[in-house]
Amino acid sequence: MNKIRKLYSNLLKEYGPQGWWPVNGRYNHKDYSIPQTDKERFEICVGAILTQNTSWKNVEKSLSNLRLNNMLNPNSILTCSNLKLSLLIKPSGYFNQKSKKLKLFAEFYLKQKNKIPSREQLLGVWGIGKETADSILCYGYKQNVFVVDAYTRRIFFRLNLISEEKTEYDEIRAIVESSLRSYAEINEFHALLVEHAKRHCTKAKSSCTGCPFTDCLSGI
DNA sequence: AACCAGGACGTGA
DNA sequence: TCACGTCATGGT
Repeated sequence: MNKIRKLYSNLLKEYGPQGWWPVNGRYNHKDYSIPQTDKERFEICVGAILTQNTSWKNVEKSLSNLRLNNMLNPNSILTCSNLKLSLLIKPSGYFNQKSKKLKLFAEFYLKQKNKIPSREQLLGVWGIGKETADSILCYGYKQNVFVVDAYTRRIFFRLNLISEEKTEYDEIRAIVESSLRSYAEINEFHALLVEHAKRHCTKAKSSCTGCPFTDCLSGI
C-alpha cells in the first residue's frame, strides 16, 4: 500500500465518509452513483465559484439568498442585474468579481446543454481556474478528477508527501489519481483532507498538536 | 485587531 | 515562469 492510499484509509477511519458535495445544506452519505438533478448540479457549480478563497459558511449564506429568490438557476442569474446579484452573494465576498464569474459561467452552462464539459472548456471560462474546474468536474459531473487545494498542499507538505508547498497543481493531482482510482475514493479523499485541515492542519502550526497522522506514513 | 477562509486574474520583471 | 497586488465578507 502506498502512502496516498495509507493516508486515505487513515483519514476515512478517523473522520468517516463526508458525503460531498453538500446540496441545499445537506450531505449525501448514501450512494455516490445517484446522479444529481440538473438543478443540484448547477448549485454545485455556483458553490464551487463562490467558495473561492472563502469559507463555506459564508457561501451557504449566499446560496440561501439565491435560493430564497429563485435565483439558483442559469437563466435567472443571466437576466439578473449586476447590482442585485452582487447584493445576494455579498456574504461570500469578492461580490463584484464573483457576480461577473457567475454570469459568464451561467452563459457557458446553458450553451453546454447537458454535455459534460472538458477541463479545457471550463478553464476557458473567465473566473474558473484549475481547482474550481476540477470541483465542478468531480462533484458536479461525477468525473474521476481529484481536486487539489491549499489544504491538500499544506497537509501533503507537512506529511512529507511533496517537497514544497507550491508544487505544481497538476503534479499533485497526478500523484493522487495514480493511487486512487474509484470515484468514491477520489470524491472522499478531497473532502476528508478539508475536514482534517479544519481540525488539525490549520495554517498555525499549533493545531498540529494532537494530529492523528503525524507519523503515520513514516516507514512506508 | 490582525489573520484566515475549500482562488483566480492581471501585471511587471 | 515567478512573485506580488487585488478583490471583500465574516469569524476568531
